Amino acid sequence: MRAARKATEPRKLPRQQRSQLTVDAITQAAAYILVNFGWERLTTNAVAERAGVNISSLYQYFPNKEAIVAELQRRHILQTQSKLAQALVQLPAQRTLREALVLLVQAMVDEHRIAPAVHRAIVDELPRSVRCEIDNEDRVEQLRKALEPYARHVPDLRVAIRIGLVAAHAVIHEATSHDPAVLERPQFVDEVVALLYGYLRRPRLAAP
Amino acid sequence: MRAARKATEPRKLPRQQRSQLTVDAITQAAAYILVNFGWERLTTNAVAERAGVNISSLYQYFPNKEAIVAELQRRHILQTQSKLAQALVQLPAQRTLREALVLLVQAMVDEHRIAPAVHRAIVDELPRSVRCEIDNEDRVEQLRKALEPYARHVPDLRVAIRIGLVAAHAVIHEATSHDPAVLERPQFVDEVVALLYGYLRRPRLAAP
Amino acid sequence: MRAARKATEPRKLPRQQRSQLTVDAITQAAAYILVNFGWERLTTNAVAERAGVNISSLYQYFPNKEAIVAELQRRHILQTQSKLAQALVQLPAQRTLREALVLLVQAMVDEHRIAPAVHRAIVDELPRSVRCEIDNEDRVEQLRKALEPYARHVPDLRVAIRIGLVAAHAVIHEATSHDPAVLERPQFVDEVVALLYGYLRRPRLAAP
Amino acid sequence: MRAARKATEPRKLPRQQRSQLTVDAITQAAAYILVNFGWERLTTNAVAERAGVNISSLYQYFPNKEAIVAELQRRHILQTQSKLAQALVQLPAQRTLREALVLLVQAMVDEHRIAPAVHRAIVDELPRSVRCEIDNEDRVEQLRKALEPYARHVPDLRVAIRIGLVAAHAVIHEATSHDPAVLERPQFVDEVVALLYGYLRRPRLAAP
DNA sequence: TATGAATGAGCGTTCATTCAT
DNA sequence: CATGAATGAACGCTCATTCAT
Repeated sequence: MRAARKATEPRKLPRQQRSQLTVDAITQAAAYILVNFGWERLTTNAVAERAGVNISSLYQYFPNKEAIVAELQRRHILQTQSKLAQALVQLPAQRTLREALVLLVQAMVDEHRIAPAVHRAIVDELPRSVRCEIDNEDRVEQLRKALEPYARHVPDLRVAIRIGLVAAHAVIHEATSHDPAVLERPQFVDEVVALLYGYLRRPRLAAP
Repeated sequence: MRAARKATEPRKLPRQQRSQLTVDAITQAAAYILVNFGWERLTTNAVAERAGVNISSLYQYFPNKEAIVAELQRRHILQTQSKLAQALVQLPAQRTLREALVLLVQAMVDEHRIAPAVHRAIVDELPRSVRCEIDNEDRVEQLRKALEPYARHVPDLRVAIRIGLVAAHAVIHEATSHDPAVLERPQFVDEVVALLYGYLRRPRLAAP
Repeated sequence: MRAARKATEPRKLPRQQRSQLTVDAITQAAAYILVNFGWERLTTNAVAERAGVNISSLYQYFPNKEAIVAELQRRHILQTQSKLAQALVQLPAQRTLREALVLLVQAMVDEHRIAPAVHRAIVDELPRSVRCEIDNEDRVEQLRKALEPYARHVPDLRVAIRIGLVAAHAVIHEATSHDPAVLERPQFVDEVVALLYGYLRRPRLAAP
Repeated sequence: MRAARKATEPRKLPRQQRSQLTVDAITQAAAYILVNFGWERLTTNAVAERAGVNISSLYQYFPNKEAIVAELQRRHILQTQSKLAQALVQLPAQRTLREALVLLVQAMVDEHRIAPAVHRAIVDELPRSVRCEIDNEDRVEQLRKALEPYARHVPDLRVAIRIGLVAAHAVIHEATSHDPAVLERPQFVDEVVALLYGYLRRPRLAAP
């Protein structure tokens, strides 16, 4: 029933350097407008104008409006993903659950410090139909393996990890949106860690 | 820099039963379109057509498009709020933290079972500029008072409650969006309770 | 090619006193809106609202929007006409051309002092298609008779009177629009009289 | 209290010949509709349709409806102004007041012969809020200097010139509207000259 | 390849007027 | 009669996208 998602493959890859600049200008212009004026005012004409390129040039590199924000999201993800991936690699080397969680949470927070405004705009402004959801299952599996030794009394760890990720992300994202300065404070990381720590190393349920 | 929020006061109240039906038809049509096609395709013409009323009738009761979804949200909140309010009243009577949390989480889950699709649409589809954010501070304060006795080693309980609410809501909302059936399973409530329980009754931080 | 002028006969005569009040309220509301917001914003709904009557009541007394302003103009003309008519009666009694002209011009000026804003609105705001043009020919004939003795070297007095009326009216109207206070100054009347006096009692054209 | 005047700057200038044609077609279509159907029926859709261009093309060059008639007036004034300017230059060379006035009045009449229908439409149909008023003060000053030698018994020449201009314009305009053929007759110019001549070279006021 | 010009489809909104109670 | 409710027809304007140099 929902409108079919549009094809968002870039129309052609920019080969020459000049073209690369054009594409950059377009995505940056789109980011600017999205952040400052929202999705509703992100029109292709406005993007082209702000980017200083002709509207027809824009359509030479992007088949439609959605493709522009798809590219924007792709770039944003590329920029941010690495933090968490790096942390995942270092994870097995940690000695305690708490250390592991600190590493993870810090990575997630760092992610959000890169371009908080763009991040917020992507999450809050884009309608679902154009938002790229990241497939998390690989990560979930990696985390499950790494955290298994520490998890106690957790009936289904995979589920718990998904829940933990959602919760942690929501808290960090909320902070980013409302008061990005909070991300800099170490207590903030501590709180998120506390949330996850208690959840994974949970006490045995008292018998009824 | 963002566009100013539009006035969303209803233009005039329906007095006769006939017009009450009209207004109902409009909000329901809006809900239907929002749920099934998203904000982008929620046009006043489409709403009027689906509601089976003339576009001008729509504008007799709503000054603009935003006002329609404002009303929709108002009605949804009205339907929804009571669950949690009720739970808050019963809260002090609970004997243990776990009991208290079960009560709370169950209420939040129940909230989401009322009209999960509408709820999802409101949260996920509406651009921030038209979304009614609920002021939570009263609730936060109530919760703080009720949960104070149980909270251990929590440096700032008010902050912790805000974080807990965000986390719980995100988890429940995510479940609602992706698989509403999950809300029916008691294990789901248990998991969310576990998340909050461990967070509030957290172990003392080990000395470094 | 122009749109046919609409019928503007009042739909039914208000018999009862209450109805008379309704009609008054409507014309006054129309005048208010016309003066303060212009013809473009003179909508029947706005008139009804300002008049405090139901839109359907309005349509019981007026067949359409044009009829309202027609009535407004009729009333305005009724109020103002008398001044000039009175002057025309007194005209033959004047001894000199100048005295006659002073009488006339003063009457025209007085006309404009009655409701200058309404007058301006009627003349400046109403599109030609709804403006009631007054038929002047009777007046022209009366004036011709009265002024004949004084007119010298005027090839066609009837034409001259028409021209004089147009000129005098334009000057007075311009003053009314831009600076109504000017109407109060006796020098203003003198100037208009001078304009007409020189025109009617013109010197013989020098032979070529 | 009145609605603010809208911005009427053209949105972008046509660079290629093709678009120059488009803009011309638009203004001409607007003139046609204004002349034949009036301001009320001058809708942007109608203009675009008559011009044979897409409504969006219209909006590429004009930000709104008002801007179209602003351009129309600008063009009309450009076409028209020169006549009087030319006359003003030749004015000091005239030997007599009558010669000077003939020159002036003839120029004003010529002005009205250029596009009498458009002229009438602009003056009579446009609501005040979209009409470009020409600033006359420069002209008034020029005329004052040129006519000073001839003016007798005129208490305030500047005022007299303003009054004379208003009167002459009204008479010529009235003729243009009701019977443009009149403009061709030399007697018409003579009459208007007579009006002004007697006013400026007025006899001394008889002592009372 | 890049640019200026063009456009179909549609959106939010208003208004004069009529219907039904 | 008076009122609340309803409505068809349009209007001003925008936007994603394509055409033509």
